[in-house]
Amino acid sequence: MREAVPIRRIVVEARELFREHGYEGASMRDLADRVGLRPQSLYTRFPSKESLVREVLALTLDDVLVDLPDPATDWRGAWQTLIGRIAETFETRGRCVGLHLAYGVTAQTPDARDAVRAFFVRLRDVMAGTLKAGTISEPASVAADTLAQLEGATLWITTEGDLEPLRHAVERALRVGEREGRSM
Amino acid sequence: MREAVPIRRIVVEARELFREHGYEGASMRDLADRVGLRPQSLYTRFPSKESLVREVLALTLDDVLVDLPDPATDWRGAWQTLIGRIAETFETRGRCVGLHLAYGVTAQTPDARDAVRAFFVRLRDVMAGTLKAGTISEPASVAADTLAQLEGATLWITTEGDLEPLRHAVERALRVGEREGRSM
DNA sequence: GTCTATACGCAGATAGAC
DNA sequence: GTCTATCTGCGTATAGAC
Repeated sequence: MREAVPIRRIVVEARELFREHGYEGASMRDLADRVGLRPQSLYTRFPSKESLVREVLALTLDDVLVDLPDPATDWRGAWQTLIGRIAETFETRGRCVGLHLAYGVTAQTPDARDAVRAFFVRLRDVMAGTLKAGTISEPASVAADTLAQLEGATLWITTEGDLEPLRHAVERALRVGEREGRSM
Repeated sequence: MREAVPIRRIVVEARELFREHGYEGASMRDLADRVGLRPQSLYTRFPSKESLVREVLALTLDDVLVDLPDPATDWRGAWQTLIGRIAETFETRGRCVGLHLAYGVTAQTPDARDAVRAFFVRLRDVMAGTLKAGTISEPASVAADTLAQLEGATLWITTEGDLEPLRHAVERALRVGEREGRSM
């Protein structure tokens, strides 16, 4: 009898594979190798490769939102934490799982597509709620723009290893509401 | 005897496949179907799937740079043309081939990876040269940031069909140098 | 929950006829 | 330049023993 592999471990490794290789490029064989199982054994835990997308994004959302300062009492602390966590992952991993999956899922994987959509909408909404608590104008729009700028900066990390655009995006994000009348 | 398929036609279709499905998700069979050939026939024109990446990006760079106004005499016209062409493609197609390929190529496809790197560096350098002609400060940095912001905005087109973040990115880009002391 | 065994199709790529 | 035929390996996924 082998030791059962923790389900979280599988999801974490799946995330690394999706981030690096995308939806199509990630294989159940590679995932099995990483966690020390046979490919077939993964199917007792997850009905399909597609179903892993939802799990991976749920875990990721959790990582970003856990123990967030309460925006109602400390909106700027919450905002800085959000931006900081997102940027830190991008710096460390060089890219964003969510973006790779967003580009990788198609009409052939509708469940995965829904999961990706829900992930980004949720993240944007949390960001927007935080800005709203800080009485920033057009919070939803600013949240979407901010996320887009952070994501876009990963282009330069991936291709050139250049972290500067990401740092600039973070600086702009943290200056939000500096003088209402837009600095972005 | 069949009519020979123009090579440009193949590259254009390959670009659509790479844009939509990424490097791994695009198959030579699908490409063959699109241009009305047997998969094997593609190999008389291109030595491998990987080699298509360079062709696709060369064509794309050409599309962006053809007949560009001379930055030396009309830097703002050149800048507006560059931003306009990039944004128009993103609006029409919903996403960027270059970004999908940037995320999709790995150490297993070194030639493709080099091609992607060269593509973005070249594009950034042309943008930077344009800004330099307009005596914008830190042209290379602003060019990289601008490209990142346009690319990042495709996240919302892909996931939600929302064009607003792209339009905001374009507005910011066109305001470059408005009052030197940074508006971005 | 993991394993062995296996199904079946699609992937990229090559050989050689026309 | 395109075709038919074919190779070989990997992809997701299932059946059933332990």
